[in-house]
Amino acid sequence: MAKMDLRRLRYFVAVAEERSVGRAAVRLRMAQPPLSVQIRKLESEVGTPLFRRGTRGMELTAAGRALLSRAREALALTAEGFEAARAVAAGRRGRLSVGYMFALAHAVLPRLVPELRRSLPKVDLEFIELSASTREARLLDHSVTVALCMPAIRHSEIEVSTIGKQRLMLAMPAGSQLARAAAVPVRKLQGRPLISLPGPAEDPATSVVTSLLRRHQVSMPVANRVETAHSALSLVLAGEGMAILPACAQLGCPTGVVFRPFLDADDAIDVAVCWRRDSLNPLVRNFLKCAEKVIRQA
Amino acid sequence: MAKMDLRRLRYFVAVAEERSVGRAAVRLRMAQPPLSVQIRKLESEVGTPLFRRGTRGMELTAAGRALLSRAREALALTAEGFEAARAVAAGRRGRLSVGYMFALAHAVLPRLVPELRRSLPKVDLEFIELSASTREARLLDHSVTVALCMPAIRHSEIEVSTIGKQRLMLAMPAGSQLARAAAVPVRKLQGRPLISLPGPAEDPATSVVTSLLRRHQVSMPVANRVETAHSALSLVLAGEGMAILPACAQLGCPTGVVFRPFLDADDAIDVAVCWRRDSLNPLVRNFLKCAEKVIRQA
DNA sequence: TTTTTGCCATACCGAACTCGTATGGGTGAG
DNA sequence: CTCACCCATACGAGTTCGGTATGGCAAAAA
Repeated sequence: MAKMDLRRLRYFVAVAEERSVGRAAVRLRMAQPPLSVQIRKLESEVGTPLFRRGTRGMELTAAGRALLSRAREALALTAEGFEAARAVAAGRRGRLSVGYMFALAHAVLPRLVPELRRSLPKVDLEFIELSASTREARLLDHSVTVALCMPAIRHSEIEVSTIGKQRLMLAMPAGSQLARAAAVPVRKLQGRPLISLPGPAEDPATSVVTSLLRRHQVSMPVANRVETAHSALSLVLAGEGMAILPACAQLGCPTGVVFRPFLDADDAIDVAVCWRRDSLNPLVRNFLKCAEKVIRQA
Repeated sequence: MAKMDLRRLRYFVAVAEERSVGRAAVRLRMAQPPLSVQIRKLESEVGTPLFRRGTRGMELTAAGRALLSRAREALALTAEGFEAARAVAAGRRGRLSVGYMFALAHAVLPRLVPELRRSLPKVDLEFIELSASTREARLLDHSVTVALCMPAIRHSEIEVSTIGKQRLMLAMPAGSQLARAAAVPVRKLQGRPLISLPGPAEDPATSVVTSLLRRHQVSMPVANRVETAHSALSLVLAGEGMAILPACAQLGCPTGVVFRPFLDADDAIDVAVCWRRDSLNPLVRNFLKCAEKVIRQA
């Protein structure tokens, strides 16, 4: 009574559709007698005939019809369940929270998002903007699964994959005297106020900038510390000083601010995908593939 | 791979809910090792781990969660399918088209319908009014499953169960002289025009009336032939004549028409449930029970 | 550290189930 | 009347399942 074997249901559906035990047996690649037996067992299990036997085959009874639709659904559901489990395990399905730094929003997301949707259509994507000072915490407390960072996070619990580089450029008001030339010598920055991103000296986000300045023996007083490249650009526009930012930041940059490369330096900052080392979410790997693909073709 | 045994799914759900093979085994009334084996078989069948094994029990993986909800649905669906098949076979579920003659509409339906809905809540009911001349055909061509008739249909393919009787009464205009008395002697009908229901002389619908008149040696000229008691009452109201109708017809009767019993006759007409003899719809039996119950308490 | 405890995994055996082959039986068609 | 068709039954072989006994591992207790 409490058998409810799916095999029986599959047999039942086949017989119902073929309206014949013999034909159903062919379809199921088995002999006719055992199929006949299984159908009768199912009927005794349910407690009522499911077919009317005629000389020309079998025909469903009303009770059989009532069972048929549900049997089909149950079969489809378990098949779907298996497939869903496989898809989740393979990272083709699930939920993925992507954190990103603002500076990358215009440079990467417009190409990355369509690519993700295309290659992982069943994945539920969520995008969260991260600030420089909270990105680690957001990864560690699981509020994002992966983070697009610039530069990479350094943390023992966090794994990093560098997917590209962005050259440092100088951002300044459009009217600035330095903006007249196509490229700026580093030494011309001497003494000018700097809008700086946060973090300790060890933080590579700023240390790339400081090492660039140190190498050219240039010092810039820190006029402001801000959280995001966006804020930095606002302050540049306000005339508070200049900022040294990755090239991609100019894509979201307000009019009135111009970017110039350095004449005598091509320092670059890493763009990286970061995720918890203990994350067993297979989506991370697939996300990485997409991100690399997008960066490569850029 | 193509096993998809429901037993495994049942085991899986139990383990997932108990978060422990041991406890699930207790719930399933089986030993722990075989359950452990079945879970591993399921995992190898799906192709991916469904649980994370800790020292404190088992915990679902994301893939396991994806499977769990569908497994539950599939189990519920097959159980429901079995139950539905049983319900259909027992006549507690399905579709039932009930035909009825107009004269019974007010007398029987208001009590029958609630009773049907109460005792057969999952049955899909449909009510169709039948006219005297088509009721047989509607039964035979399956457009109704059962018919509430008065009198019973006589046909070799149709089975009949008499559930009550209705006394014949005289319907006449309210101002009629015969209406002054509480009861009417049959002989007073002599020569008055009769509004007659259809059918050949053999038709019991009319033969009950003709036999009543013949017994009292009274003859009434047939003024009109109509299809339903409703039409007969309209013509009575219009002064076309009188009608001899079952008592229940007065419930739907327009003001201006009055019913009187006969002083010296208590002829009655059968109320019956009729259905195709070859109908294997078990709902018929349950319908009959309801109908008898309703009539009995009337 | 060592012991104990709790839980899952493996091994093996007896029982149940399923499937295939062979065969019977009932019903229309030729 | 025979043939053809289809479903039902019988029986033996192989597979699978469940129970018992036991191993192994890790966290909690001593």
